[in-house]
Amino acid sequence: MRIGELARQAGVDVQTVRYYEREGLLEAPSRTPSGYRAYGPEHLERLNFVRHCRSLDMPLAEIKRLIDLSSDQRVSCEQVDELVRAHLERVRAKRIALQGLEVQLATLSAQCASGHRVADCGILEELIHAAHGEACACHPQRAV
Amino acid sequence: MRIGELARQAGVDVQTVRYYEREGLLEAPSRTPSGYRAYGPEHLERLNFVRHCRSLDMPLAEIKRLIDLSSDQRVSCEQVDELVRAHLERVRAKRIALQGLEVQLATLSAQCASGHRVADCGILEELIHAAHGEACACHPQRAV
DNA sequence: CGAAACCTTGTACCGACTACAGGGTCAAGC
DNA sequence: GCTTGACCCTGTAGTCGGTACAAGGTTTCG
Repeated sequence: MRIGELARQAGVDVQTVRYYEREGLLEAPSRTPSGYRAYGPEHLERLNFVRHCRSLDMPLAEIKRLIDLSSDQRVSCEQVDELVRAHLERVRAKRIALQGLEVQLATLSAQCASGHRVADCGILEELIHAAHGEACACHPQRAV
Repeated sequence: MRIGELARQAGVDVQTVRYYEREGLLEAPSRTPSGYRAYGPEHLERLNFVRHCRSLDMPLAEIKRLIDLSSDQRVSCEQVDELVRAHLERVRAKRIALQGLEVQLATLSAQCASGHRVADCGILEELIHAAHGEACACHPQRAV
Protein backbone atom coordinates (compact mmCIF):
# COMPACT_ATOMS: atom_id res chain seq x y z
CA MET A 1 0.00 0.00 0.00
CA ARG A 2 1.41 3.38 -0.93
CA ILE A 3 0.96 6.52 1.11
CA GLY A 4 -2.08 7.80 -0.80
CA GLU A 5 -4.01 4.59 -0.26
CA LEU A 6 -3.08 4.49 3.44
CA ALA A 7 -4.16 8.09 3.90
CA ARG A 8 -7.44 7.48 2.08
CA GLN A 9 -8.24 4.46 4.24
CA ALA A 10 -7.55 6.35 7.45
CA GLY A 11 -9.28 9.48 6.22
CA VAL A 12 -6.29 11.78 6.62
CA ASP A 13 -4.16 13.89 4.34
CA VAL A 14 -1.01 12.41 2.82
CA GLN A 15 1.01 15.20 4.39
CA THR A 16 -0.33 14.27 7.79
CA VAL A 17 0.98 10.72 7.41
CA ARG A 18 4.46 12.00 6.62
CA TYR A 19 4.16 14.43 9.52
CA TYR A 20 3.34 11.57 11.93
CA GLU A 21 6.33 9.63 10.65
CA ARG A 22 8.58 12.63 11.23
CA GLU A 23 7.16 13.03 14.75
CA GLY A 24 7.79 9.38 15.56
CA LEU A 25 4.14 8.32 15.85
CA LEU A 26 4.24 6.10 12.81
CA GLU A 27 7.09 3.73 12.08
CA ALA A 28 9.02 4.53 8.92
CA PRO A 29 7.94 1.87 6.39
CA SER A 30 10.14 0.11 3.90
CA ARG A 31 10.59 1.69 0.49
CA THR A 32 10.08 0.54 -3.07
CA PRO A 33 13.16 0.65 -5.33
CA SER A 34 12.06 4.08 -6.53
CA GLY A 35 11.81 5.42 -2.98
CA TYR A 36 8.04 5.24 -2.43
CA ARG A 37 6.84 4.36 1.08
CA ALA A 38 5.33 0.83 1.21
CA TYR A 39 2.87 0.27 4.05
CA GLY A 40 1.31 -2.87 5.49
CA PRO A 41 -1.94 -3.34 7.43
CA GLU A 42 -0.11 -2.82 10.75
CA HIS A 43 0.64 0.74 9.68
CA LEU A 44 -3.02 1.36 8.97
CA GLU A 45 -3.93 0.05 12.41
CA ARG A 46 -1.40 2.31 14.08
CA LEU A 47 -2.58 5.30 12.08
CA ASN A 48 -6.20 4.58 13.03
CA PHE A 49 -5.13 4.35 16.66
CA VAL A 50 -3.48 7.76 16.45
CA ARG A 51 -6.49 9.30 14.71
CA HIS A 52 -8.87 7.86 17.26
CA CYS A 53 -6.84 9.35 20.11
CA ARG A 54 -6.74 12.66 18.21
CA SER A 55 -10.52 12.53 17.94
CA LEU A 56 -10.42 12.54 21.74
CA ASP A 57 -8.23 15.65 21.39
CA MET A 58 -5.15 14.08 22.92
CA PRO A 59 -1.93 15.85 22.05
CA LEU A 60 0.49 13.88 19.90
CA ALA A 61 3.03 13.67 22.72
CA GLU A 62 0.50 11.84 24.87
CA ILE A 63 -0.47 9.51 22.08
CA LYS A 64 3.19 8.67 21.67
CA ARG A 65 3.42 8.00 25.39
CA LEU A 66 0.37 5.74 25.15
CA ILE A 67 1.98 3.77 22.35
CA ASP A 68 5.17 3.40 24.36
CA LEU A 69 3.23 2.25 27.42
CA SER A 70 1.17 -0.25 25.49
CA SER A 71 4.25 -1.94 24.04
CA ASP A 72 5.79 -2.52 27.45
CA GLN A 73 4.06 -5.49 29.08
CA ARG A 74 5.47 -4.70 32.53
CA VAL A 75 3.69 -1.38 32.69
CA SER A 76 0.66 -1.11 34.96
CA CYS A 77 -2.69 -0.23 33.53
CA GLU A 78 -2.93 2.54 36.10
CA GLN A 79 -0.43 4.61 34.17
CA VAL A 80 -2.68 4.44 31.14
CA ASP A 81 -5.69 5.43 33.19
CA GLU A 82 -3.76 8.27 34.82
CA LEU A 83 -2.93 9.67 31.39
CA VAL A 84 -6.55 9.46 30.27
CA ARG A 85 -7.81 11.01 33.50
CA ALA A 86 -5.30 13.86 33.33
CA HIS A 87 -6.45 14.59 29.81
CA LEU A 88 -10.08 14.44 30.93
CA GLU A 89 -9.29 16.97 33.65
CA ARG A 90 -7.78 19.38 31.13
CA VAL A 91 -10.81 19.02 28.87
CA ARG A 92 -13.14 19.63 31.81
CA ALA A 93 -11.22 22.73 32.91
CA LYS A 94 -11.33 24.12 29.41
CA ARG A 95 -15.05 23.42 29.09
CA ILE A 96 -15.75 25.22 32.37
CA ALA A 97 -13.69 28.21 31.26
CA LEU A 98 -15.65 28.36 28.01
CA GLN A 99 -18.92 28.21 29.92
CA GLY A 100 -17.86 31.31 31.85
CA LEU A 101 -16.93 33.02 28.59
CA GLU A 102 -20.33 32.27 27.13
CA VAL A 103 -22.04 34.06 30.00
CA GLN A 104 -19.70 37.04 29.68
CA LEU A 105 -20.18 37.35 25.94
CA ALA A 106 -23.95 36.99 26.17
CA THR A 107 -24.05 39.72 28.82
CA LEU A 108 -21.90 41.93 26.64
CA SER A 109 -24.08 41.39 23.59
CA ALA A 110 -27.14 42.29 25.66
CA GLN A 111 -25.64 45.76 26.20
CA CYS A 112 -26.16 46.58 22.56
CA ALA A 113 -29.42 48.35 21.76
CA SER A 114 -29.35 47.99 18.02
CA GLY A 115 -29.66 50.83 15.54
CA HIS A 116 -27.22 52.98 17.48
CA ARG A 117 -24.08 54.44 16.10
CA VAL A 118 -20.86 53.19 17.64
CA ALA A 119 -20.59 56.45 19.57
CA ASP A 120 -23.37 55.19 21.87
CA CYS A 121 -22.64 51.48 21.60
CA GLY A 122 -23.17 49.78 24.92
CA ILE A 123 -20.73 47.04 24.03
CA LEU A 124 -17.85 49.34 23.25
CA GLU A 125 -18.71 51.41 26.29
CA GLU A 126 -18.35 48.35 28.46
CA LEU A 127 -15.11 47.32 26.85
CA ILE A 128 -13.68 50.80 27.29
CA HIS A 129 -14.79 50.90 30.91
CA ALA A 130 -12.91 47.69 31.35
CA ALA A 131 -9.85 49.25 29.76
CA HIS A 132 -9.95 51.87 32.49
CA GLY A 133 -9.90 49.12 35.10
CA GLU A 134 -13.50 49.71 36.09
CA ALA A 135 -16.11 47.01 36.49
CA CYS A 136 -17.92 46.05 33.30
CA ALA A 137 -20.97 44.01 32.44
CA CYS A 138 -18.93 41.04 31.28
CA HIS A 139 -16.47 41.07 34.20
CA PRO A 140 -18.60 42.37 37.07
CA GLN A 141 -16.23 42.08 40.03
CA ARG A 142 -12.96 42.30 38.17
CA ALA A 143 -10.05 42.78 40.52
CA VAL A 144 -7.30 44.94 38.96
CA MET B 1 6.54 55.54 30.58
CA ARG B 2 8.91 52.94 29.19
CA ILE B 3 7.87 49.53 27.91
CA GLY B 4 8.58 47.69 31.17
CA GLU B 5 6.36 50.02 33.18
CA LEU B 6 3.56 49.80 30.59
CA ALA B 7 3.76 46.03 30.57
CA ARG B 8 3.73 45.85 34.38
CA GLN B 9 0.66 48.09 34.59
CA ALA B 10 -1.24 46.03 32.03
CA GLY B 11 -0.02 42.76 33.48
CA VAL B 12 1.56 41.48 30.29
CA ASP B 13 5.03 40.52 29.16
CA VAL B 14 7.26 43.14 27.53
CA GLN B 15 7.58 40.91 24.47
CA THR B 16 3.82 40.81 24.13
CA VAL B 17 3.71 44.61 23.94
CA ARG B 18 6.24 44.64 21.12
CA TYR B 19 4.33 41.82 19.44
CA TYR B 20 1.09 43.84 19.54
CA GLU B 21 2.89 46.81 18.02
CA ARG B 22 4.25 44.62 15.22
CA GLU B 23 0.75 43.23 14.62
CA GLY B 24 -0.77 46.71 14.44
CA LEU B 25 -2.88 46.50 17.60
CA LEU B 26 -0.87 49.09 19.45
CA GLU B 27 0.28 52.33 17.86
CA ALA B 28 4.05 52.69 17.64
CA PRO B 29 4.99 55.22 20.33
CA SER B 30 7.58 57.99 20.07
CA ARG B 31 11.12 57.15 21.02
CA THR B 32 13.63 58.64 23.45
CA PRO B 33 16.94 59.84 21.92
CA SER B 34 18.46 56.46 22.79
CA GLY B 35 15.69 54.60 20.96
CA TYR B 36 13.57 53.50 23.91
CA ARG B 37 9.80 53.40 23.38
CA ALA B 38 8.01 56.21 25.29
CA TYR B 39 4.36 55.51 26.09
CA GLY B 40 1.55 57.74 27.36
CA PRO B 41 -1.64 56.87 29.23
CA GLU B 42 -3.54 56.41 25.95
CA HIS B 43 -1.29 53.48 25.13
CA LEU B 44 -2.06 51.87 28.47
CA GLU B 45 -5.76 52.26 27.80
CA ARG B 46 -5.48 50.67 24.40
CA LEU B 47 -3.40 47.85 25.78
CA ASN B 48 -5.95 47.22 28.53
CA PHE B 49 -8.70 47.19 25.89
CA VAL B 50 -6.83 44.55 23.92
CA ARG B 51 -6.15 42.45 27.01
CA HIS B 52 -9.76 42.63 28.07
CA CYS B 53 -10.90 41.41 24.68
CA ARG B 54 -8.28 38.67 24.86
CA SER B 55 -9.67 37.65 28.25
CA LEU B 56 -12.89 37.04 26.32
CA ASP B 57 -10.74 34.88 24.01
CA MET B 58 -11.24 37.04 20.94
CA PRO B 59 -8.60 36.54 18.25
CA LEU B 60 -6.31 39.49 17.64
CA ALA B 61 -7.72 40.00 14.14
CA GLU B 62 -11.17 40.58 15.62
CA ILE B 63 -9.88 42.92 18.27
CA LYS B 64 -8.23 44.90 15.52
CA ARG B 65 -11.52 44.99 13.64
CA LEU B 66 -13.26 46.18 16.81
CA ILE B 67 -10.75 49.00 17.19
CA ASP B 68 -11.23 50.01 13.57
CA LEU B 69 -15.02 49.96 13.95
CA SER B 70 -14.95 51.99 17.14
CA SER B 71 -12.92 54.76 15.56
CA ASP B 72 -15.39 55.23 12.71
CA GLN B 73 -18.38 57.19 13.97
CA ARG B 74 -20.52 56.32 10.95
CA VAL B 75 -20.41 52.63 11.73
CA SER B 76 -23.54 51.07 13.13
CA CYS B 77 -23.49 49.43 16.51
CA GLU B 78 -24.98 46.34 14.94
CA GLN B 79 -21.68 45.51 13.32
CA VAL B 80 -20.07 45.45 16.74
CA ASP B 81 -22.80 43.26 18.11
CA GLU B 82 -22.55 40.92 15.15
CA LEU B 83 -18.87 40.44 15.81
CA VAL B 84 -19.49 39.69 19.48
CA ARG B 85 -22.33 37.32 18.68
CA ALA B 86 -20.30 35.44 16.08
CA HIS B 87 -17.54 35.01 18.63
CA LEU B 88 -20.08 33.82 21.20
CA GLU B 89 -21.30 31.22 18.73
CA ARG B 90 -17.79 29.88 18.21
CA VAL B 91 -17.25 29.65 21.95
CA ARG B 92 -20.55 27.85 22.40
CA ALA B 93 -19.75 25.34 19.66
CA LYS B 94 -16.37 24.62 21.18
CA ARG B 95 -17.89 24.20 24.64
CA ILE B 96 -20.43 21.71 23.33
CA ALA B 97 -17.71 19.74 21.58
CA LEU B 98 -15.72 19.56 24.79
CA GLN B 99 -18.77 18.37 26.69
CA GLY B 100 -19.02 15.44 24.31
CA LEU B 101 -15.33 14.71 24.77
CA GLU B 102 -15.72 14.69 28.53
CA VAL B 103 -18.34 11.96 28.30
CA GLN B 104 -16.17 9.93 25.95
CA LEU B 105 -13.07 10.20 28.10
CA ALA B 106 -14.97 9.38 31.30
CA THR B 107 -16.43 6.28 29.63
CA LEU B 108 -12.98 5.26 28.49
CA SER B 109 -11.48 5.73 31.93
CA ALA B 110 -14.26 3.58 33.40
CA GLN B 111 -12.99 0.67 31.27
CA CYS B 112 -9.86 0.46 33.35
CA ALA B 113 -9.97 -1.99 36.24
CA SER B 114 -6.86 -0.93 38.10
CA GLY B 115 -4.00 -3.19 39.08
CA HIS B 116 -3.97 -4.82 35.66
CA ARG B 117 -1.01 -5.01 33.39
CA VAL B 118 -1.37 -3.22 30.07
CA ALA B 119 -1.90 -6.55 28.39
CA ASP B 120 -5.41 -6.64 29.86
CA CYS B 121 -6.03 -2.90 29.97
CA GLY B 122 -9.61 -2.09 29.10
CA ILE B 123 -8.65 1.34 27.91
CA LEU B 124 -6.06 0.17 25.43
CA GLU B 125 -8.36 -2.62 24.35
CA GLU B 126 -11.02 -0.06 23.49
CA LEU B 127 -8.59 2.15 21.67
CA ILE B 128 -7.27 -0.76 19.65
CA HIS B 129 -10.79 -1.91 18.83
CA ALA B 130 -11.37 1.57 17.54
CA ALA B 131 -8.23 1.32 15.43
CA HIS B 132 -9.78 -1.72 13.76
CA GLY B 133 -12.82 0.33 12.91
CA GLU B 134 -15.02 -1.45 15.42
CA ALA B 135 -17.30 0.26 17.91
CA CYS B 136 -15.67 1.25 21.17
CA ALA B 137 -16.87 2.45 24.53
CA CYS B 138 -15.96 6.06 23.86
CA HIS B 139 -17.38 6.15 20.31
CA PRO B 140 -20.31 3.73 20.52
CA GLN B 141 -21.88 4.13 17.09
CA ARG B 142 -18.85 5.16 15.16
CA ALA B 143 -19.48 5.15 11.42
CA VAL B 144 -16.34 4.29 9.44
C1' DC C 1 4.88 8.92 -26.41
C1' DG C 2 2.50 12.05 -23.55
C1' DA C 3 -0.65 13.37 -19.95
C1' DA C 4 -2.41 12.67 -15.48
C1' DA C 5 -1.97 10.99 -11.16
C1' DC C 6 0.97 9.77 -7.98
C1' DC C 7 5.24 10.11 -5.18
C1' DT C 8 9.70 12.54 -3.14
C1' DT C 9 12.08 16.31 -0.19
C1' DG C 10 12.24 20.79 1.66
C1' DT C 11 10.33 24.96 3.08
C1' DA C 12 7.07 28.28 4.90
C1' DC C 13 2.64 29.37 7.00
C1' DC C 14 -1.30 29.63 10.75
C1' DG C 15 -2.11 32.16 16.24
C1' DA C 16 -0.53 34.21 20.07
C1' DC C 17 2.78 34.40 22.08
C1' DT C 18 7.60 32.94 24.51
C1' DA C 19 12.54 32.50 24.66
C1' DC C 20 16.96 33.47 23.56
C1' DA C 21 21.20 35.68 21.43
C1' DG C 22 23.96 39.57 21.12
C1' DG C 23 24.18 43.90 21.78
C1' DG C 24 23.23 49.12 23.72
C1' DT C 25 21.69 52.37 27.80
C1' DC C 26 21.05 54.04 32.29
C1' DA C 27 21.26 54.76 37.34
C1' DA C 28 23.38 53.70 41.62
C1' DG C 29 27.14 52.57 44.56
C1' DC C 30 32.12 52.46 45.45
C1' DG D 1 35.65 56.77 36.65
C1' DC D 2 34.27 52.12 36.82
C1' DT D 3 31.51 48.31 37.65
C1' DT D 4 27.21 46.05 38.37
C1' DG D 5 22.65 45.13 37.42
C1' DA D 6 18.40 46.30 35.53
C1' DC D 7 16.53 47.78 31.72
C1' DC D 8 16.06 48.38 26.64
C1' DC D 9 16.90 47.25 21.41
C1' DT D 10 16.54 44.04 17.13
C1' DG D 11 16.22 39.68 15.07
C1' DT D 12 15.46 34.91 15.09
C1' DA D 13 13.48 30.45 16.39
C1' DG D 14 10.39 27.60 18.98
C1' DT D 15 5.53 26.00 20.46
C1' DC D 16 1.22 22.59 18.27
C1' DG D 17 -0.93 20.01 14.62
C1' DG D 18 -1.12 20.26 10.79
C1' DT D 19 -1.68 22.69 5.67
C1' DA D 20 0.19 24.52 1.45
C1' DC D 21 3.30 25.28 -1.61
C1' DA D 22 7.62 24.45 -5.03
C1' DA D 23 10.38 21.70 -7.89
C1' DG D 24 11.30 17.64 -9.21
C1' DG D 25 10.97 12.05 -10.07
C1' DT D 26 7.72 7.70 -11.05
C1' DT D 27 4.00 5.15 -12.52
C1' DT D 28 0.04 4.13 -15.15
C1' DC D 29 -3.11 4.45 -18.77
C1' DG D 30 -4.55 5.38 -23.43
